[in-house]
Amino acid sequence: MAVDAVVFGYAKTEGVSVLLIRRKYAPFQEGWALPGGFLHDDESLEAAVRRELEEETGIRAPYLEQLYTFGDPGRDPRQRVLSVAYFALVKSSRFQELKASTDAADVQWFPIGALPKLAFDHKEIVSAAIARVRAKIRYQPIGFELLDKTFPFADLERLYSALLDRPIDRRNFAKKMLALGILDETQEVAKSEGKGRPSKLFRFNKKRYEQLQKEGMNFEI
Amino acid sequence: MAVDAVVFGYAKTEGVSVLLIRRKYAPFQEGWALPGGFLHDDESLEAAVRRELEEETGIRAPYLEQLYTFGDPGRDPRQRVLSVAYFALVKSSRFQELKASTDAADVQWFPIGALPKLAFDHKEIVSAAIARVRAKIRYQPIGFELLDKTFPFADLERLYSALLDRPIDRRNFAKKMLALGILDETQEVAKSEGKGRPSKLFRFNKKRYEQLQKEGMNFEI
DNA sequence: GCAAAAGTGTTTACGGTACACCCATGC
DNA sequence: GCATGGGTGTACCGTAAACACTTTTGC
Repeated sequence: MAVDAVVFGYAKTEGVSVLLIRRKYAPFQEGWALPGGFLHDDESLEAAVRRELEEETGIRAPYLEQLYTFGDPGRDPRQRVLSVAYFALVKSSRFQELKASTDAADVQWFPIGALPKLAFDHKEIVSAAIARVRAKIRYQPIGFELLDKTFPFADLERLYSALLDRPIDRRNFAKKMLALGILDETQEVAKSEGKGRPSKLFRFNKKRYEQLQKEGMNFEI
Repeated sequence: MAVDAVVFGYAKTEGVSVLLIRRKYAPFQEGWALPGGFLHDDESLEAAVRRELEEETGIRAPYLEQLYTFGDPGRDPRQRVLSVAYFALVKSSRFQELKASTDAADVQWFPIGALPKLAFDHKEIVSAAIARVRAKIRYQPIGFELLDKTFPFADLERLYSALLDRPIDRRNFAKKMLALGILDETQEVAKSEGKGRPSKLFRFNKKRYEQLQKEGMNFEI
């Protein structure tokens, strides 16, 4: 019984990326694969995912959600293995903190538009994860898990545009998002990185979201 | 490695019900539980669910969808068991075809508002399944899987009302549903069962739905 | 003819969408 | 002062929601 994780990260330049490891051992030695591994006794599924992620990639997964269980006979050439797949969302600020170890020879982010060939049925798992995140970001505020704690509004818009793979009207998007009342404007302003007007920084107010959620508000982009 | 199934059925009088078996053996002997059992070698997860369902309850599951995998250590008192839970939707006409066998001492439908105490963590599984179906019926035409092939419009409305647990405006519902263009009106008319005007019978046009789906229409109630 | 359930349109309000110009900064 | 990216408001249209009376049957 194994767990695998599709870890998503976001950076302004590269867009949405997935974390892959290069396998040290057979089968698929030297091939790219999802981080993951076998479940220990007396360990919950989620704990196993967090452990494997930290062991293989050095990443501490913040947001973690079960995706689907893949169990076709033959999906692992060695023996029958069920894999419970999870997806994780990592904040931009942690995007770079990677270190390969245990059964990973290398760790690397790959933009979702340029994935390499993957071991096992991991291509299918990644596709399912992308579909899930794409659908979910429209009715749950999970996008914030991919940004820093405070972020310029334009980053949020770029993230949605990248994930939904279509242009977004800046004014309508801001209107809608601000009307939800779950963004706090901070006093800070982004230090300008080159050209253009510096942007105000916002923060996602999770408490307020949960409060409004209870009152029947629904997030919908 | 086990599979469990939350089978939903619908009848005008009892509303939405779940199929439970009475366990023949320990643990939880004589307790009510979800139909399910251990995975055979070289059998897909879905095949295992269908096999167990037929063995224990005599029901051939038509619509089947993976729900969630439950794997907390301690959820089965005997040993560590992962359970991949599925939910199934059974047409009204098959509602009555039940026969207990193998490790089931009895099989019975229970309305979702009046469930007995359940073995293992099956209460949690049922809750997750109800939540999923409730959410899903609003944006996918899965309601038809719970009705007969042809059905009076009012039945569809009652089903939605029962699942969403709120009254539905008949005129708006009909307008919206018919506007989708996925219902065919048959020539038949329901034989009146007692009082009231007999109703026209409709049929869900799955082909047309898939066609429209491809063209970007979206089902939304 | 009356009780019970099916069938059917119109009006109003709100939210989605389209759309363009000004502002602050770096160079 | 110009290039670059950030920030902001209005008008229209379409769909969601509210709302009640007529029709067909059994008894």
